Amino acid sequence: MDVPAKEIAPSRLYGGEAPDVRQARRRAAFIAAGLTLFGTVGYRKTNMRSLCKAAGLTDRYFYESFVDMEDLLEAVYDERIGQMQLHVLAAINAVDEKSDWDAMVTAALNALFKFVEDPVTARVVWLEVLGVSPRIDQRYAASLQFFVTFLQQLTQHNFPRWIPDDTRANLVSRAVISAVSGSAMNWLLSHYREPRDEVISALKIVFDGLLLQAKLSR
Amino acid sequence: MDVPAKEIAPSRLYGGEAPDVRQARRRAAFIAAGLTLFGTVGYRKTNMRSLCKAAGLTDRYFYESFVDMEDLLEAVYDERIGQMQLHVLAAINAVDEKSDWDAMVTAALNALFKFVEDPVTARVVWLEVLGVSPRIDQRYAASLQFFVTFLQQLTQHNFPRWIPDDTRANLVSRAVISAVSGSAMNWLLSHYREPRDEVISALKIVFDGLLLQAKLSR
DNA sequence: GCTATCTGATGTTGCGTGTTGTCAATTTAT
DNA sequence: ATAAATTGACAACACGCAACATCAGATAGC
Repeated sequence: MDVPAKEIAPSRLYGGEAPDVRQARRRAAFIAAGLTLFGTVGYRKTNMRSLCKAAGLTDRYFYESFVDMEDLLEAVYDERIGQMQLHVLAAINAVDEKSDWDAMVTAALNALFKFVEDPVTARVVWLEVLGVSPRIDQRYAASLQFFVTFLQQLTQHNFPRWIPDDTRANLVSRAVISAVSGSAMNWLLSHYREPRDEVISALKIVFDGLLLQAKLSR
Repeated sequence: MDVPAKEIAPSRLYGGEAPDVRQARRRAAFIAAGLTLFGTVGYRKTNMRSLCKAAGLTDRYFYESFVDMEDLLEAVYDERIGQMQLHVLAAINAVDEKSDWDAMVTAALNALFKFVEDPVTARVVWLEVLGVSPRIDQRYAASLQFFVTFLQQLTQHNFPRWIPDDTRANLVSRAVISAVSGSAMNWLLSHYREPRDEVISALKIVFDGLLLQAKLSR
């Protein structure tokens, strides 16, 4: 007895790495393996054995970082959506003329569809996460809402007299983002049949229609 | 030996019903039970036992009409999408003035969103079918494509000089249908937070933007 | 070198599920 | 009434899988 609670002392180098570095590396390995498997064979057909084999680790280290498969799916989704948001925002910020609406839309759509062009990422983001669980569904909705509010604030800032009502402006933004997201999904499902620029051009026609109305309002 | 192949002779009344009527009734029972379960507990959490219990039949009759659960999901999806298409087309045809674009759009959106208002149907159509299998994914794409080509032909007929290129017209229609579908999905995921008319009004703004450009083209 | 820690591999258990089979009860037709 | 067909309830099997346990080898610190 009188064991001094040794569970709190996991600190030692191994392979030249500190414990937290090793854990982070293993976690990243599972996220990478999860992305690959979820995006190829699919989430619901991925089991523990093949996942651990793909990650090059055993299940013990899986439970070290995740509670179950759904938890990993959430992490994979967060990572991909986070990267997507980063790239799109960076592309928008790279536009010099902040008032050049058309240039901003083009930059954002180009950045987004470059992501869609990766079938593994696109499959996870647009096909695999839906209907898994209410929690994941809400996360999907939240990640869409990020782009929705961004677009809403952008339009309300540039065209303050057009659709002053917040609820309606939010719904219109939702419709537009849905057009973008749905076009991306359809593009994926059609195995990228049309060239990317064609899909983007079609979307810009939708944007142009709204821009036309917005300009008429001031 | 010399058994005269009795497998081809299933004909007798039972409960006052002919064999094919009974089979059709059982098949319909499974489709109804599948819709209920897929739309509440979810497709992947529905198992054989609970399904048969909900249908009030035994598993033998399940395999009589379907090869597996995915086959049933496909049947349920087809039934719901078929009804949806029927109601939307009927609403459009009920519009007197065939040239009244706004009235047709309003009628179609009203008919569609009345379907979305049923959370069981909406969950199956928008959340449960995606990512189940490549075949189901393609069916999802096909059912969207139905509305896409319909809208495309409608616009190309009313505004023949606007977007004469077929591919581009198809992509623009895809974007618009995606806006509608995505708005419906978001409405479902938000638990119908906004009133239905608000969602429809927002979508009509998107339609108005395209109508504006179309009118300018002639 | 010796010990504690870390890692990788493999085994084991238990549960849920799809699927098939069996058997008695019910109903129809002759 | 008797036989054949239909139906329903339930048992039994086989399979895959997640989750946990065990054990030997490798590595770092003293």
